[in-house]
Amino acid sequence: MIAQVIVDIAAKQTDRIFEYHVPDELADIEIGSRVYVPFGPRKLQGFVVGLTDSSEYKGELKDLLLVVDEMPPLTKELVQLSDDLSKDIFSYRISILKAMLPSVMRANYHKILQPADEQAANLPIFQGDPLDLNQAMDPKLAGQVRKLLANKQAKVEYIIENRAKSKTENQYELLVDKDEYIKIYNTLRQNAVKQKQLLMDVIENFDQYPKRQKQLEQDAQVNGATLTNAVKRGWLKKNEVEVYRDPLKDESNFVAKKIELNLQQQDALSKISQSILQTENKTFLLEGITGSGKTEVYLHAIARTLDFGKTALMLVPEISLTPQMVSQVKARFGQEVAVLHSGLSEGERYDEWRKIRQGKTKVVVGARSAIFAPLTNIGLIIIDEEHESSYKQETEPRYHARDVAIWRSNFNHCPLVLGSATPSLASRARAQKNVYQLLTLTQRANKKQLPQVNLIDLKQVQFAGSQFDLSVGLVEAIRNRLEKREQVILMLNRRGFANFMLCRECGFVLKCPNCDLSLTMHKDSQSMQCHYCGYTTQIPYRCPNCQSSQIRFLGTGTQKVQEELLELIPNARILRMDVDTTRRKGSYKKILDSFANHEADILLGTQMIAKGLDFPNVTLVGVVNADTGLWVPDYNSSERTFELLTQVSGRAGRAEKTGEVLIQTYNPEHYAIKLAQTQDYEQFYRYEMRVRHMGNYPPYFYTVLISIASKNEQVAAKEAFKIRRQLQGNLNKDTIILGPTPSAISRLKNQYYYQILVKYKKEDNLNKLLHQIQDDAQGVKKYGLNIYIDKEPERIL
DNA sequence: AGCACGCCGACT
DNA sequence: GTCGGCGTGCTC
Repeated sequence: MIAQVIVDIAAKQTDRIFEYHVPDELADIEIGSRVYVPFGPRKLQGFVVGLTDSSEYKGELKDLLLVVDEMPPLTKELVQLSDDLSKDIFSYRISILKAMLPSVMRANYHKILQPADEQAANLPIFQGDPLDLNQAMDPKLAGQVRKLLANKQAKVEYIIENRAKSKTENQYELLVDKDEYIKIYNTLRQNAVKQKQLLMDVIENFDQYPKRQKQLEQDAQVNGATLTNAVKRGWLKKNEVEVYRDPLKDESNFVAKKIELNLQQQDALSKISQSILQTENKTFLLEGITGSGKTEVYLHAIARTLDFGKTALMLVPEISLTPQMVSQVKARFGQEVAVLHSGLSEGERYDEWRKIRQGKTKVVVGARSAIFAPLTNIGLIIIDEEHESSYKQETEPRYHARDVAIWRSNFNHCPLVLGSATPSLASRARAQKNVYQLLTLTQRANKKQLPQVNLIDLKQVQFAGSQFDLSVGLVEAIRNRLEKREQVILMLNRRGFANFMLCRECGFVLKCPNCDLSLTMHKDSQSMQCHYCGYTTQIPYRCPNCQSSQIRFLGTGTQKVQEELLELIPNARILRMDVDTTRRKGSYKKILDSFANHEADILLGTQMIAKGLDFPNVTLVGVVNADTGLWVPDYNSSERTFELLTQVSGRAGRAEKTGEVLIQTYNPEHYAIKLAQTQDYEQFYRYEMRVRHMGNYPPYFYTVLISIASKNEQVAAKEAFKIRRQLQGNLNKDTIILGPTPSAISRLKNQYYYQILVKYKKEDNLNKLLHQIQDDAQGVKKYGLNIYIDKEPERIL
C-alpha cells in the first residue's frame, strides 16, 4: 500500500503529493491520518490525502514512520475540501489542512545533537540536556559541533514534538491514617506555619482527599513548595490525573427560555425545515431587522435538524460569541454543543475539537475557523451576521467562511442559512436573482419600536471640552441618562488606521478625482495617494476648498475620549473596551459582566461593542465619529459604515425603556449615514447597488487582487507590469485591470509591494491563468519574488 | 522550508 | 591549502 502525503512545508515546490510505502504494522492507516515521514535528512509531519497501490515515482519509496493519532483527525470530506479550496484561493494545501486543525496539532520540530556511539557519549558535550541545534549558539560551541559531526562522533537527530496532549493536574493523596497526621502535627516546630496549615487541612478535611493541587493550595493557604516538601517528607503522595477542560462549566446554570415564534418567524422556519428534511443544498438569506428574533429561528431550525437525526453547524462572528450567546445555545442543547472560539485556551480548544471529531456533539457553535469543524452528517449550516468581514481570513489561507459553507452544504446536501439585519450586498444581490432564497423578518419580536436616531452635524456644533470630539449635545444627553441611572454605550468607529485630511471649517475631505475615495497621507513619500488607482498629489497645508488653514489629519482613540469624558463628567464610571483592554483571556467577559451589573455607567469601545450585546438598561447609544470608516479608500466603505451604524443603533432600548441614538458626523448628508438614521436597509441596498453599478464594483464585478512583493523594488515593479501584460493578452475585453500601483504600505519587512486589481464578470480560465502567473514568478527566484493572490479582497489597501 | 552540494574569495 | 559565503536544486 502507498500513502499520498502532503508534507508540512508551506512552499510552492513542496505543494504537491509525496508518496510513501506503508509498512505492514501501519496498515490501519486512513485518508485523513496524520503521519510522520522521512523527508530528505529530516523528519516531518504530514497528512494522508490518498491511498493507492501503484506509484509513478521512479525512485524507491521510503516507509512511513508513524501514524500519530488513533483516529484520523481529518474526515474524507475535509481532505477533499482542502483540495478544492487550494485551487480556488491560491493557498498551499498544507496551510489549509493546518487551518482545519486546532493549533496544538501543529508539530514543533527539533534538531538535537546525539552521540554516534557509546564512546562518544562520554564526551562532556553530551552530559546534561541534549543540545538543540536550532538554538543560536556561540561560535566556539558551533565549531566543536562541526568537528564532532565531521569526525562522525556525533549525529543529528530530527524530532517531531506532538503538543496535542490531554490536560493533567496534580492530585495529592494521603498515605497514613488521621491519628498519624495528628501526631506529626504535634511534632512540628512552632514557627512552621505553612506546614501546620497544610496538616490542619488534612486533619479537618480528611475525607475530602485526594485533593487537586489548586483546591488544596486554596483551602490550606499554602503554595507548591510546601506541598513538594510534604511529598518529600512522605506525608502526601503526588499523582498526575487527567482532567477534562470544560470552557462552559461556569455557564451551566442558565435556564432555557421557551419563546413562541411569530408568524414571520414560523414561515421562515418552515421553509428552512422543509429543506432540511428534503436534504436540499439550498442557501437561504434570512434578512431580519435587529430584534426580529433571527436567533430564535436558528435555534428552532437546529432543533428540527437534531430531531431529523443530523448535526448542525453555526457560525457567529468572534465578537458576538459572548458568554450570553453561548449559554443560550448551551441551555437549549446541553451537552450536545461544542464551542470553538479564540477565547479558549489551546487545550480547551483541542478538547472541544476532539469531542466533535469523536461524534460526541451534535451542534457546533464557533467563529470563522469553526467552518472546518470535523462534524459529520451535517443537516444544517447557519452563518449569523453573514455580512461580517471577519468571515474572510485576511492572512493565509485567505478563505471566506461563507464560500466554504456553500461547499460543505453541497457536499452534505443540507441547507445553508445566511442571516443578517444588513446583508452583504453580494448576498442580497444573489437573493434578488433567486440564487439564494430570501426570507424576511420585518417585525421586532418584542413589538418594541426601533430607537429614535438623531444626527449631530459636527460642522455646526459646539464642542463640550477642549478637544474636538464630543459635542455639547451628546455630553448633555449622556448626563441626562446618568441622572436617571440609565446606561450609555459610546462607540468610536475607528477601523484600523484612518488617517485622512479633514477641514474643520467646511468639512471638506480630500478625495481622489478618479475614484471618489479619500486620499491617504503617506509620510514616507510626503504625498496624498489614492490606493485604488495610484493617483498622487501633494499634502495640502490649506483646505483646497475654502483655503482655511484649519485642516487636520485625524485619528482619535478611545483612550483620549475616555480622558475627555472624565473631565466633562467627573463622576461617570466608564468601562473601556477595545483591543487593548480585552487582550487577556476572560477580560472581555469581565467587562461585559461588570457593565451588565451596572458597575459602570458608560461602555466606551470600538466596533466590538456594536454587535449582539443586549443590555436592557442601555437607553442611549452615541457614535463619536461616524465618518472615519466612511473615507477609507475601499469601494465598500459606505456599506461598512451603514452596517456598523445600523448595528450599533440596535443596542439602544432593547427592553421596555425607549432608546435613543446620537450619531456625530461631519457628513450628515452622506447617504450611508442618512439611511442608517432611518434604518432603511432596503433603500440603502438599492442606492448602493446603483453606486456599485456606476463604478463597476462588486457585486456587478468579481475582483481579484494580485500583490507582487520583492526585496528589490525594481524587480517587483517590473514583474508587476509583466503580469499586467500577461493578463491583458488573455482576458476578455470587458474585464478591467487596474494598476499596477505601489501598495499603501509600499514596504513591509523590507519587501516592496505592488498590486494589480482585476475586475471581471466572467473569466473561465482566470484560475488557470493566475496559477500560471504564480508558477512563472517562481522562476525569477533571485530577489525573493512573491506573488499573493486574494480573491474578493475585503480591503484593497 | 531546510539541507546538501558546489563553486568562489579570504584566512589560519 | 581549507573554511565558509551564498546560489541552486531536491526532498517520495
